[in-house]
Amino acid sequence: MDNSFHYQLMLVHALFRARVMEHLADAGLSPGQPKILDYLRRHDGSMQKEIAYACQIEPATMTGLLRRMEEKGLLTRQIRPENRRTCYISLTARGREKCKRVEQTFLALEESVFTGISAQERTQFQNTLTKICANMTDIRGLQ
Amino acid sequence: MDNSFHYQLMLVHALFRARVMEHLADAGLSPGQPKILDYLRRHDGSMQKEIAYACQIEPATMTGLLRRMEEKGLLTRQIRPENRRTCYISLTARGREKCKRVEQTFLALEESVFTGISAQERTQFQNTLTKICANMTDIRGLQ
DNA sequence: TATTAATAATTAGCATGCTAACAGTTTGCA
DNA sequence: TGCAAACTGTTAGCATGCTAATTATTAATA
Repeated sequence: MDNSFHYQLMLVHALFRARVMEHLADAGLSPGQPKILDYLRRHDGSMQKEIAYACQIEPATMTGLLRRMEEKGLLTRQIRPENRRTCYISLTARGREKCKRVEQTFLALEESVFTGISAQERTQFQNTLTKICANMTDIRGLQ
Repeated sequence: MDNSFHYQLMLVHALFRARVMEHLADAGLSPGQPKILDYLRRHDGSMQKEIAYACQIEPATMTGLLRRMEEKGLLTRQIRPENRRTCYISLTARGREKCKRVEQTFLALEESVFTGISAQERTQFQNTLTKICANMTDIRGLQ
């Protein structure tokens, strides 16, 4: 068993993603969609590039992702006359319904993930994770 | 800023992956290859399905990944007469060279990631992460 | 022994991720 | 004003991820 950070990060990410999709099996969502819905639940009406930055996904990847979600009736893409470059993304009623499912899924899985871990240990873990997030955003071409 | 586990997990994974590829920019490796090399460094001669399980990648995904790595001369895929279903994967000399680069990259990035985090806090973090890995492997279709 | 079941890898088809190159729009400045 | 630069999103082409179905081999069992 390898306890290195990079290996465990890869593992937890793959396992969590799989658990999310199991939990959402009957929701008719593909793997890239829950995170977008989760972001829009908190930031409805965002610009396309804001979602891309917040989720660390390339703008080119967002195009297809949002196109499929628009085709499914989960959201709308809107261009306003003030700035015809920018695309604003809003949830539809159907999209907001799916958001609830996604939120429940994330809440349920987060509880499962921390099973057998005390509140104090969990808080400490999440604090360190927040520091790591900040460190990762800073690192640029070390050495 | 969202401090939920699933959001930070997504973020750290995306950022770490990007940093790995920046660090390996001149190594001629594509994004899926470092983790395979890292596993083979520790488990040379594994069966194909062992790598898939250890890295939590579907066997069907491994096929193409290993084919491209074999074409690049990083490894060999060998079938033995004892069991003609099984495929054994071994690093070539060229593959072992790349492994060194990959190991250096992971070591350097892990240090950067824990910048400003004490040894005690880091140990605690990695212990909790190990517990989380175990929890995630256990969870199967909760609710 | 012959048939069935289980195992290991592959293929096909799709979604999602990337980079590089491009198009359209807006901004800034000569 | 007009041209260059910056900005936003898209397209094309590829790698990587999935599931479902298939092939080939081996094991199990009637």
